[in-house]
Amino acid sequence: MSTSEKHTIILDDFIPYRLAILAKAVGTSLSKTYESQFGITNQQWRTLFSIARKANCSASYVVTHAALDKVQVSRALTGLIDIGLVVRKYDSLDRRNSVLNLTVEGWKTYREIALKAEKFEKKLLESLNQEETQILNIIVSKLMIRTQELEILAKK
Amino acid sequence: MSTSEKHTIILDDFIPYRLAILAKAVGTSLSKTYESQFGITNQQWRTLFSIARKANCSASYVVTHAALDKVQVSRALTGLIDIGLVVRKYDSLDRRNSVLNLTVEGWKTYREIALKAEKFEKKLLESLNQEETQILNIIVSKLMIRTQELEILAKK
DNA sequence: AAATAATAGTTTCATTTGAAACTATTTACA
DNA sequence: TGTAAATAGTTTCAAATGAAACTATTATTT
Repeated sequence: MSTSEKHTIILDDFIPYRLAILAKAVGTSLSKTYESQFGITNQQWRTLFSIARKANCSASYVVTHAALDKVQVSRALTGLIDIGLVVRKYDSLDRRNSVLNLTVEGWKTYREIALKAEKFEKKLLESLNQEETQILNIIVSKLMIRTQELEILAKK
Repeated sequence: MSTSEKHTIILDDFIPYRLAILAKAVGTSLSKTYESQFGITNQQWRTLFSIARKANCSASYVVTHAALDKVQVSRALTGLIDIGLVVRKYDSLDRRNSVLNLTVEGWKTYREIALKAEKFEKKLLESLNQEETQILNIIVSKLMIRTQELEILAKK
């Protein structure tokens, strides 16, 4: 057995690697459709979409809904408020909780980005047939759950 | 139509977002199986696997094969050479090209990590049936190609 | 042969990131 | 009621990142 045959893993066939490469490529491609035009980062984009989904939400809601940590959300909000897309108030009953909403300009930007994002997703999925798209969603869900299970097992 | 119904995209259903979340979760989970034990980063891990795949390769080979940029590979190599897992020589015919190989210790570490990585992948894919695993690979390939196509289209 | 361009890889520097420490407020309980 | 613990969010600081500038070597052109 020669040295070059010792390997057991071929990177190109290794699912975690394939997923990382794909997600990065897709994400980079998508971000090009809004970053330059709107001057918005991926984190701001996710934050914007979370607030659009649930008016009067708090930063904590964004944290769980947009899969960002609280530092990322804090910074994303600072930026979005600076450029006038989001307004922040504070809950009068519990002043620790912020109350977030999109401004008129925020809704406008949101709709424009949402439109671009939808188009992008549509174009991306044109490469798959209906069955494949369906199975993709099932697989992603299953793998998400499985990853969480493995995390829990590893901790024990 | 109320304000909260204006959205067209639900983040949790948006494929690029789902892929990003999944890839990050899987990657984080996997990295826990080797980072602490071997003190190796994701980039070093990929570099190690690339060299294992092709003895006497150059840094450029690693760049294309491991989907890293040249700065990342340069730094990964510095680290791997420091801890004695890789040896670097230079091609006598073209002294710009490095000639990379794993040391005995490098092969040992590689095999240990490869074993863990394989086990991890196996456990992850236990959540899918054979058909789903097969389709997943097809889908990932198709989406990779499609993303590249969209990139090219966008540039025009 | 000298000048120019190209290639391989490294270093620098400014930005991004995230863990940990921090502030502010509210809740629990002694 | 006052003290400790918990929660929401921000700031700090050290490490990771990546674009651009750089070094070293080889190839190409004039």
